[in-house]
Amino acid sequence: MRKPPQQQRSQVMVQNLIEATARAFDRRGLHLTTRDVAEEAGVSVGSLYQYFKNKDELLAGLVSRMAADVSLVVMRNLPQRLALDYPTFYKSCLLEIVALVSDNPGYRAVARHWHELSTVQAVQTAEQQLMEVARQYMLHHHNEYQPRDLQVSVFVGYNSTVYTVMRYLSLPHPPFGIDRLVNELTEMMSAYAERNGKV
Amino acid sequence: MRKPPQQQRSQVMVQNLIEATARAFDRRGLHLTTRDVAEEAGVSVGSLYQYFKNKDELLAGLVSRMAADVSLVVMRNLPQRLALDYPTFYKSCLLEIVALVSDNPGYRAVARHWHELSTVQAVQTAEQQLMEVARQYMLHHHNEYQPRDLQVSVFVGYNSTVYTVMRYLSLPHPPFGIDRLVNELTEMMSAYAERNGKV
Amino acid sequence: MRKPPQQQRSQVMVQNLIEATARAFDRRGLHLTTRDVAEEAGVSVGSLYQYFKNKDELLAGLVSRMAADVSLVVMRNLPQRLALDYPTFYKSCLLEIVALVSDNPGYRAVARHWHELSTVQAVQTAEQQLMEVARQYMLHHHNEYQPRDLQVSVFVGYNSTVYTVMRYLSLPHPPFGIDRLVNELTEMMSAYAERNGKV
Amino acid sequence: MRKPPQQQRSQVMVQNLIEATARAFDRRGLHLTTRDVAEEAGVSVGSLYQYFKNKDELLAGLVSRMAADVSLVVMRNLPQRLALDYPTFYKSCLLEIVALVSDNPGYRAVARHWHELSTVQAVQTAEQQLMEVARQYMLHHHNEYQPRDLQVSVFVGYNSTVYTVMRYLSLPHPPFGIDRLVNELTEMMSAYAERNGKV
DNA sequence: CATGAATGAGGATTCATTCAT
DNA sequence: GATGAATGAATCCTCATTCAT
Repeated sequence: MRKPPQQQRSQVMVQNLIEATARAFDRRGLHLTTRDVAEEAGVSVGSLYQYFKNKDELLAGLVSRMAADVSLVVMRNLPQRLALDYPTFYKSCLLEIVALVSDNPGYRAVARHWHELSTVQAVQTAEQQLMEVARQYMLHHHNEYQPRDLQVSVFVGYNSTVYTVMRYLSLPHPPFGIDRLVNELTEMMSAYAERNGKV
Repeated sequence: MRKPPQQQRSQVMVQNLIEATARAFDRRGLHLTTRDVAEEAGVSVGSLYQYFKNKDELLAGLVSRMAADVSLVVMRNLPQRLALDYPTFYKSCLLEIVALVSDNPGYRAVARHWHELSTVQAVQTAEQQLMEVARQYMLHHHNEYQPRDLQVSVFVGYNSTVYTVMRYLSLPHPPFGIDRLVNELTEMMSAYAERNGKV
Repeated sequence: MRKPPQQQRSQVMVQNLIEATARAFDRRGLHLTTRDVAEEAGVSVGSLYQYFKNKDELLAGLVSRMAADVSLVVMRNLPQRLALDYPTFYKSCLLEIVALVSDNPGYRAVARHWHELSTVQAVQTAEQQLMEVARQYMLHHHNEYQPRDLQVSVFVGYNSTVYTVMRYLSLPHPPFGIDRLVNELTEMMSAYAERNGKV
Repeated sequence: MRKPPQQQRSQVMVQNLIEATARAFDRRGLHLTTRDVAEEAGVSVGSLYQYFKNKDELLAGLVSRMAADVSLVVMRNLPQRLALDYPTFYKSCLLEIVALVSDNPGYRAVARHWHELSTVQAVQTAEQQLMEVARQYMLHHHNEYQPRDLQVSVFVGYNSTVYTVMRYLSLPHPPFGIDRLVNELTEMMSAYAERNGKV
């Protein structure tokens, strides 16, 4: 067995490059250069192009991975979750996402630039999925909640949650803990849901 | 009075350049070049540097102007507004901001890139001001509303509102009208405010 | 009159850059770089792009100029020339072209690489023109010459002449003078023309 | 005899690589990369460097082979050929060369770039040989033909023939068949030879 | 010997900024 | 002050060549 297991080597390199992209993105923002990424990864620029067609693919790769992970934690045990009452449902989803993003420096960097990346396909796909989950919760609980304008209320709820969290994660020196943020968001969304409740 | 007062000439030029920046920003996004701006303004690149130290100052100028305008519409008649009930107060502020931004292509462009510009000082100042208004409303109505966590609820309310609107303005083909967005945001924020109401 | 006469300045620069391209082409062949050209011209790479859209345009510019000049000397006094007998006609055209190319180092460089440049539009246009002149001579003298296959004989005559001359000009150390080449080419073409003569 | 003789393996590999170079050259022109050649040959780039010092050697190898083949067909039965009358001699040589080149896509590609390759040693050697054959024909028939300027007339004849054919092979859409080209070239050269005939 | 991942020098092109006129 | 030509550092990407496995 002379050849190194090709698949595995590639995976390691791709992973390494995506993490390097995250770190470079964190440090330089959208001004990151291919050289930044290569140096951060400890490889040559040429190697970078062996695994990614161009610079944009690097960022897309990072974002895809994050979007996929976010979708994953929300989709996991979705049937059981849909049975929960709204505050518990919302807070549990939020906590999982927050934990996922907070733990990963690369993901934190992406969060800080979430708005700039909204054109990446993977982000849009993830958004569709998450909004779909919210819609399903509402439909599943149609006896309790009957939003006047489902489409728009899902849009409002999704964006309020995501961008508020992303903004918080962007703060260089957050003046309060993440717990308090999660609690208040849960309060707000619960109040919103209740207002949409049956008379 | 043969030659026009220096001050005024400058003002006109600065104004012209900022509006040109807005138009260029609208067309090219963050890829705008100094040449784009100069052409849009109908002046030479050299002149541009007579009034702005560098490219970033142009964007900062545009953003400052927008932030100032936003502050202005919210601050205007603030005493009277503070007397309104919450839904009316919130919705009137929101409508004014939305109208201001929607009417100006340059401001719309800035809105589309709001997150990327959050490091600009003027944006941070405007944010402080707007959050301060929200805080004042709550304090002024402390008999009706007593948020458990004023600081965080203001943060949540501010960011939910602003980024949801900005996100809407970023949509190339909004699937619903701005009215419905404003209504739902008002619903959400009113429900949130009420939950913080006295027992 | 503050502004320098723009048209004239441009012309000088364009001329300078084309000549620099010729020299660089002469030295580096098709491997010439934009840096080569810029250095040879004594300007920065940036300037180069102010006057030419890209590297190919530089070469195209040089070739166009040469092709235009070649056409010019052949077209000049064409009516009178068409009246000459074939050997005189052919030799006079050839001598003019040879003189034009020999005198100009840049044109000599292009000649050395003529075949590589046959895809440039200007070359094809010039070729069409020159072959058209040959065709016209034959038609004008249809009483004396009636080629069996006009189209092909023009192709053969044109290419034999041009590429033989170009090849001669490519020789680093020509083993004989240009006069002898011109004489032999004239001999060959005259013999060919005569064979196409009336019985 | 367990393992194949070294010599033969090499020969096969070298042959394979040269043919791959020909195919790649045909497809990519002068922009061919080592990767193109390796893929076309079905081997790794590394192997390629086992047999050729660098990329230029590959092209040189291809050109050498072609030059050798061209020499071969002309040299074959040279004594008999020298006895033929000039038109028959010339046309038979030409037809053999045309057939050889037309049948091989790689050779056609080389032909298309003949001028660019004229610095390759093998090309120069082949040219010397071919011109020597022409000279020998003239010397062998010194009773019939006495060129005023043997050296130059051989140069003119050789280059006229070769470059006209090469140029024809470069045409993306030849407006006439190769037969007509061969016929006209034969006409021209025969007329030229006759003019050099005894009085 | 074969492999092909890794290398990094090199090349085309852009664009913020300067400065002579 | 106004101009816009000139500058050249910076950037993305390619590809010949090497070398560890």
